[in-house]
Amino acid sequence: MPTIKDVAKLSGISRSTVSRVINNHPYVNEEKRMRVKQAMLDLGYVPNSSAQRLRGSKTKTIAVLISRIVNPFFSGLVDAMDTVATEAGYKLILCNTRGSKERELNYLDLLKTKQVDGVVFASIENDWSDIKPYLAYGPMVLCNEYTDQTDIPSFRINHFQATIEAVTHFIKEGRTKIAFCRGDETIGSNLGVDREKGFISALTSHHLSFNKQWLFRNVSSIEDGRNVMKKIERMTDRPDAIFTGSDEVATGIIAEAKISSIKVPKHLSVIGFDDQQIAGVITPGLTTIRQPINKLGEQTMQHMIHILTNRISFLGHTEVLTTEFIVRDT
Amino acid sequence: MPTIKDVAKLSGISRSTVSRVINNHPYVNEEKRMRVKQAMLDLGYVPNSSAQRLRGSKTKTIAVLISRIVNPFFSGLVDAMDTVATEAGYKLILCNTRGSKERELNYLDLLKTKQVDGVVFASIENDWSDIKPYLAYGPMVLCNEYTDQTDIPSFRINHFQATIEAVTHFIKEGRTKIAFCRGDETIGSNLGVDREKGFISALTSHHLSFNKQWLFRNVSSIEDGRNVMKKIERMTDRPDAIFTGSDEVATGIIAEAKISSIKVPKHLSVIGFDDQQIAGVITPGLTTIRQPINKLGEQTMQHMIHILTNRISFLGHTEVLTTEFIVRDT
DNA sequence: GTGAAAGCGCTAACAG
DNA sequence: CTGTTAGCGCTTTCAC
Repeated sequence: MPTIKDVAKLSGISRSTVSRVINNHPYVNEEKRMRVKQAMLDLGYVPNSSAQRLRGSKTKTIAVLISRIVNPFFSGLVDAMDTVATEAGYKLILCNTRGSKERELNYLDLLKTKQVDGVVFASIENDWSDIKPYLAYGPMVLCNEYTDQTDIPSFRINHFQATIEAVTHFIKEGRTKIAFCRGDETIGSNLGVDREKGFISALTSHHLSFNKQWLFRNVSSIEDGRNVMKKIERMTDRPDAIFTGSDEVATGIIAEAKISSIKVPKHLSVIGFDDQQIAGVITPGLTTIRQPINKLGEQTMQHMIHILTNRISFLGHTEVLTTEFIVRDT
Repeated sequence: MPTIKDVAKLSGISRSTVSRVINNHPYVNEEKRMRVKQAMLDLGYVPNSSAQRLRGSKTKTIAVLISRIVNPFFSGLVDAMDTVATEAGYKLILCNTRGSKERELNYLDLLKTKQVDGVVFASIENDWSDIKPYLAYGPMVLCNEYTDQTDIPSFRINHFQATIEAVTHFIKEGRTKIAFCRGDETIGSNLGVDREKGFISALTSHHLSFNKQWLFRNVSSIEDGRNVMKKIERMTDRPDAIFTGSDEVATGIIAEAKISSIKVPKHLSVIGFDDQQIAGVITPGLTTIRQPINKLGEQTMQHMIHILTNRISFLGHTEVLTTEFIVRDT
């Protein structure tokens, strides 16, 4: 591997000037610049990024924390982030925490050891007080998740409002026995809490009460949805509508309903969350809340890059994007 | 940020010994080891990875090239690879080439500039002759894709055989007018070529000929599938079966069929590829070829890590995993 | 404009 | 077992 020294030797020009050429420094004689470039080409020289990092301590790399990439919500988010990052010359390190606090902390060490310039949280596992100390090592931005324990930048939708809208839709359709699914309990985040608040709020304002039996915890996959449906089938007092919290869960419920006596939407009305591709292709078509996934990912990454480019130590910012209620058949 | 020097000073022990402690070197006095560890804790010391890289030149990072992470086939693959990589202490850089040769080459530069220890190709855009030179900078492994221009390690299924199986199934069901979809044309890969060969081979051995009108090129998304269906609807001589090459395309065809006069499977039989989750939840259930995505990803990454761990400069290996034909309703 | 020289933080001989 | 020392490849003052 040729080094800057070899280029200097071959071109007969000092290392410092070669370095200037590499970094597009303005004050370099045009003729020498050419000679250096030619030497680099002849040798197949590429600057060693570890050395550059050691000197300058910027990595042009960003860590993106998600719970799991197979979840289409996250892969959509990552895809959008990647587009913006690549455009700006940044690379992404994929951090699948898989719901583990420990793994999340390990990934945060990337910031500490200067392997990434910043961290984007699209999912969050630890309590904010455990994450906060890492802010000393570099910037962080929240996407989708949020917490009121800090004013760290965050890009998200209003989960409280979106849930009210969905539940109100059920009520307007004449449903009164409404079930509710929530995902994994996460300490550091308000997302689940807000949805639950919205749910209760919508019920209350229509003088409906909530049957605790119809609360399903820790459901997030298609398989989980199938299991929810099996449980409902066994109930004597069954709900007539269900807020699923994700299109995957809704899909599982609908798929299971096909081999069950409970029919969707006749006996059970279903609302998903996200408006994934699957919502539009299953039968019956899934009514759902569309999140602007692309915008969410893009704006988050733009903000992170803005912070990094301008070396801003802290820039609070909260962006609440709007959702769209998509009515289909369920 | 504290450095190794600070730790040495605080503990009153030399830098080399501190370094030995960091690297779990065997011959260090237990008492000193403790003193060093305490000092590291007190200072909140973490080794600067850029410096470590510059010295040792290993990054514990692997680049994974895919065309796009939103494609569930790729996110499944990446998920499996990530599990193995994390286990072995490696990180993954996500490289969405989005079908661009240029971007692929840019990602390969990560190997040249020593930002990654190796590269896994799960999709491939450039001709092998353009990729080959990069082998000088580090190991590469192929997953799913393959080429006969080299004996680089590759983990894949037999696309030729799988396609024959699918087409033979159609023929046994009495279908004779069989259409064929292929994805993006990629120069460096045999995958598409082998499927096409398998298709022709199956037809020929049953004395069927192939109508060129029923060949669809560059189809890979749900949307593409819908368009294929629209085209079929306009034909006067319509196929009665279609090999789609992906569950996404098949899903698009089935969704579009619901608002069309052509019914699946009555008028048109459909076979997907991969056996994604979606195949089991749409109606009618999609008949498809199951690829062992997890195994594919895991074995590929295991092999890469094996090469890296043992500093093997070259280790050819071809693993052909078996597929499973899943018969549902279409 | 350009070169010499001083490190960035770490590891790995090499003596002791 | 442990400390001294010499760089890894690059950038950046600071003189000229």
